[in-house]
Amino acid sequence: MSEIAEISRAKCITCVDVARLAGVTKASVSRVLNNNGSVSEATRDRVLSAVKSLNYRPSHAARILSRRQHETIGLISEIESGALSYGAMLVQGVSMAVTENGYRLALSAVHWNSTAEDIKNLPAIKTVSIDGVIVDAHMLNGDYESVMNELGVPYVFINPKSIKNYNTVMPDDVLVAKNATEYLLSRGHIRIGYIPCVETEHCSQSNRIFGYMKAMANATLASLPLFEIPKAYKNTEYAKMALPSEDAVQGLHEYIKRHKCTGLVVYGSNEATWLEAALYKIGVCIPQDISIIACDYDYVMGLLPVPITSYRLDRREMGKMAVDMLRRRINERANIPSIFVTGSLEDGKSVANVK
Amino acid sequence: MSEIAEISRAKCITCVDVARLAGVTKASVSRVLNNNGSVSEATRDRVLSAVKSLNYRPSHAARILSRRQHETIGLISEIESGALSYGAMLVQGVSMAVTENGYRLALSAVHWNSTAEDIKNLPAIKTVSIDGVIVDAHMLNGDYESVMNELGVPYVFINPKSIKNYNTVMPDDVLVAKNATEYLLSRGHIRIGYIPCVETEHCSQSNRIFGYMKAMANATLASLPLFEIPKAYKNTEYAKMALPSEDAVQGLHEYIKRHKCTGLVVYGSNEATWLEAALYKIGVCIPQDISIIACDYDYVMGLLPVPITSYRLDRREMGKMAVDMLRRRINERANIPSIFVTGSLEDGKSVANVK
DNA sequence: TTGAAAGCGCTAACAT
DNA sequence: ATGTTAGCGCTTTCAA
Repeated sequence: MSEIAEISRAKCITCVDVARLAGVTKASVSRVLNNNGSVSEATRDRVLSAVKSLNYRPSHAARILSRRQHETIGLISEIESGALSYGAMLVQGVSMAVTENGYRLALSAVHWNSTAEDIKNLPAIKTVSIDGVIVDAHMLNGDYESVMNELGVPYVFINPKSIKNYNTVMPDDVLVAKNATEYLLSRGHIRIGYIPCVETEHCSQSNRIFGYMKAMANATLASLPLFEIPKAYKNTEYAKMALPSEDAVQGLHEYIKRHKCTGLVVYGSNEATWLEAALYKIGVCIPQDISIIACDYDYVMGLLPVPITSYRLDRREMGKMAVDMLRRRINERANIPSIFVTGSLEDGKSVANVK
Repeated sequence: MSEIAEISRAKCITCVDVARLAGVTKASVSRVLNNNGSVSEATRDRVLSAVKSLNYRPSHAARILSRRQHETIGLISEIESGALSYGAMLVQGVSMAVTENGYRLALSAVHWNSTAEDIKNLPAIKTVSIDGVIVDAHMLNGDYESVMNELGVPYVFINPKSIKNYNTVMPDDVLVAKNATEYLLSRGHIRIGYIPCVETEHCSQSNRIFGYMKAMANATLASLPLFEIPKAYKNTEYAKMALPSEDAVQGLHEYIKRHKCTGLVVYGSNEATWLEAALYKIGVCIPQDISIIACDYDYVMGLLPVPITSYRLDRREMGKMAVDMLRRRINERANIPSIFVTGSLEDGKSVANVK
């Protein structure tokens, strides 16, 4: 266990060394360094210069033991999501917000198929070492919420599998899909189809479908049947989806012709990317022949030969919101009502007015 | 400062509680929990069941204070890189390796334009709180290496701006570019151009160019002049590059015609993506009219209408290597020779035999 | 095999 | 304004 070891052992400079050099006691050193209690200008200067000349860095361990708080926030995130842009941005948002606040971020990686038990065994959770934790888990199994309640660790969720009314930051998927659909409607489209996520049990799936149907119903139009992209990949291998098979492409072609689609609302960036490649294969041009809008943004969509228009959920911002929520939750020892984030339109070249 | 506070204050269960319940002293509890010293079966069982029934979790702070090691590794990574797939994968590799070893990962985010001084002020560095640090910084300014030497914090670099012979994990860019070029040569190409990174002072730039030239020279062929994609974006906004301007596209067209290129070696995924969009605009087909190979992999390239063939550097693996190297460095208190990582061919649909 | 006790480096209450 | 001192919860000698 103790393989990663103690390099700066022994020779460590402590507040006593600083105190001695400054001709004061360690209590004064502490007062100066933490700006609490009163100290004269003179001692403050002497302490500060002693700190500088000794190159003194306080021991975090001693400080948090004494203060009984860790100044550290945990982040549990899924490996598989982190490989995608949105997951990476979330980690960034959290890490930036935490760093700005002068806290530490303890990052723990889990897999999609992890359970509540696995969470319990994470180094950050197994011992008392964080003040609170943000759980960015979409697929995680089991009742990890009650695990954390049991342990008494304040938590906040980001975009969990099912909607929660408290302690959660999540996208307003219904609204986003509704807005996306209405954007196509506003450009004169009437025959609008929807392409769901290839494989997910996440509530975003049903909520976005619902948002699409709602917008269509509000416009007194019939929703079209969903077009489902055939499964051709395992969870971790998104890239596989990008190679549309002959069958799948033909299926898409028939769908478009049968329903006379002029527009498609798609779940997210993977589906949009698949779609662009598939349409390219069958010679259907975006946006001349058909318009596309996605309900989720990923920078990948801006890199395609025809950049895809989408609703953008600012994942970094969501990460920051989660940190703020967690801080409130820790301080107020209370449940915080969930935040539902709405997106903003990210312009691409994939939507045209209907002729 | 103490805004993130002490929720599980006071009521915290300590090893003394466990000891009392088990009818032993805290010393025995410690021995059981850390598997050191000898304890009888009987006490071990009593302690373990006391731990379970009290739901005891040891205090990390107290443990590390007493052990004088932190069981924590720091990772300093750049915000801007983390937004891209390769940066995110690196963080993942590190975080997985650390978690597997039972350690904690303290993640600190910095910006591309940060300086060595900024590093000093990171919470994880400012206090004594980590056993070592991995620096995944490509653009960071200033001599942060000597800063860390000064502080006595063991460090390992991942892919820094310039080649270092010690304590570094980095790609063998010369070899990768050479291999990529030779792959085109092996498919019968002779008129092969090279497209460098739009804007970087990183050594990968010159090394890859050198690798390309080396392969051409070995084949007794002349290198073509480089084709530089016009700058059209700021550092953080890669997406901007994906919209090839009229001028840039024409420039590319002329380059291809003038040099009768049948193949192009490109720096990385951003350039490759730009290229695919640009060629799409001028009606040049990949790979029928021209073959493309990139010197770096990103899952984005697999999502394009024509997936790009590339050399893949396994960033997760590199992250793991960095963790291993850091552990050795900490334990042996020594400099470790750098590791140069070679890539492997990632098949796409962007290379064809020359006619 | 176990217990007693001395720290680890800092904070914070209390005394001066 | 500053010093004194009692912890914080654990590990680790040293005795028994």
